[in-house]
Amino acid sequence: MNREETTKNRILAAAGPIFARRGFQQATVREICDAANVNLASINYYFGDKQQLYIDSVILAREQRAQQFPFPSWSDDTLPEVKLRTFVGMLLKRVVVMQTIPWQVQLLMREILNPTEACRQLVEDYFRPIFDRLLRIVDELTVEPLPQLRRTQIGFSIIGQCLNYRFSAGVISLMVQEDQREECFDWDELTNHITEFSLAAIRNLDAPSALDSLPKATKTY
Amino acid sequence: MNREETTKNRILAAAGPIFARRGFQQATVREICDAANVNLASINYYFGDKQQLYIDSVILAREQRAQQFPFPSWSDDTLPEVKLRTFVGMLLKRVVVMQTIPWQVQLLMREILNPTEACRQLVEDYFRPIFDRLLRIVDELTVEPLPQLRRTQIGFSIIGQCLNYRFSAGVISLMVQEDQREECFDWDELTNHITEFSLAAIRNLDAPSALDSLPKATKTY
DNA sequence: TTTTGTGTTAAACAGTTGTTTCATACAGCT
DNA sequence: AGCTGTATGAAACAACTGTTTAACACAAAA
Repeated sequence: MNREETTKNRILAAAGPIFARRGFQQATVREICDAANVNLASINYYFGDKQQLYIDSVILAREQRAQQFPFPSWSDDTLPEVKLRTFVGMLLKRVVVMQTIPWQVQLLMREILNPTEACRQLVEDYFRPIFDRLLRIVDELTVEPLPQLRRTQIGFSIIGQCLNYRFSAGVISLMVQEDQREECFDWDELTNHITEFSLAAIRNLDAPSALDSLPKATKTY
Repeated sequence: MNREETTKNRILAAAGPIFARRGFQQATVREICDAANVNLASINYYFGDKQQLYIDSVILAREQRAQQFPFPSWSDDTLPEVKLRTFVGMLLKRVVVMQTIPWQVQLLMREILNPTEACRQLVEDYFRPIFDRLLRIVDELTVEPLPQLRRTQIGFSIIGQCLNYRFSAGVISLMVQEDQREECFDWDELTNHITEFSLAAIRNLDAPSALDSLPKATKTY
């Protein structure tokens, strides 16, 4: 038998996208078996039960994802502004760009929004390196070293702008008019805006604000 | 009969938290009826079907939530900077509450992440007025009228920074060190940072950027 | 009193779910 | 050939789902 086209592999290949799209409970074993063109009993025969198939699917997604989309290596004289744009563009490409979200990302996102025990390892192995990389770019963009908290906050501000287009994608689609929907999710437009917005913010965070001259009582609402 | 303790109200009171905790599909009518101490047929009697009960629950959640943190009415001479801070602070208060997330927020977040039939109405009645209000503040902060797209993008940048602390709350908690966790989710700190970050960005979006002097090829990565 | 309308109840219904059963096919072996 | 272990197939199973039914309770109206 073709070692790559075993029944077990066909099930795994079919299960990942379906779990990603529908979630664990909503995905049915019949749906998966239909998609994999295997008998209904095969899942229980090879994986014991549905939950073990789900666990194996998450593991597979993480493995496949780990060896994709390596960050580019920049030359020493690359401007931090360019690095930030590259980072934002990469993040948006991985996470947002609408039509084609890899099922691996979908499945991992599911685990993140409903964190389980597996999520801790996911953060350490996958998200922290990315976030640290962003913070180092932020460091390059600022003249003086930032306080730890502010540094982190800036990082989340940038990440938040990107992720929002995925988390709130449904609402955003309903919010913008039909003819603006396409350019609203356009990768180039998004990358450009979020980069410019964040650069402008970082460059001027230390500049005197109109709020600074106001009494404290007004500021704290 | 006690007008406040009708069967219909008992169902609504029980359904909200259960839908919020388990989602639409996972929540069962039997579970809700048990919690409300009503007969199994009552949901269909009063609401027609399960989905209508869900829609009514979302509407109730939205009403209760908006009532809890109403928008302030500003005097004519209020600085737009102050208005933005108030807006951000209110949004964070409505959405980012660490320890115990109210079931109303849970339910609304579910609708954002996984829009159902209830979402369209939610957007029109709830999100759009809030978003328009934010955009009008942005207008006050800019001297020249903004292009439609950029105006919308700025709005989503601000909203995104706020919502990220809810959507990625689990990941953020794992990401920051134990001793920084509290101040990371501190309402005052968050309001301050996001307001300052956004103000700095808006004020300088039109200023010349380091990226503008770069060749297009470099910019588009 | 009889009738009518409104709630409530227990039971049944029809459909879907994950899982199990048992017969069968088939390759590799003695 | 006969035997054995692996793999597949169709059907059945048991539990659970949302929904419907029909009987019943009881107050207000006729």
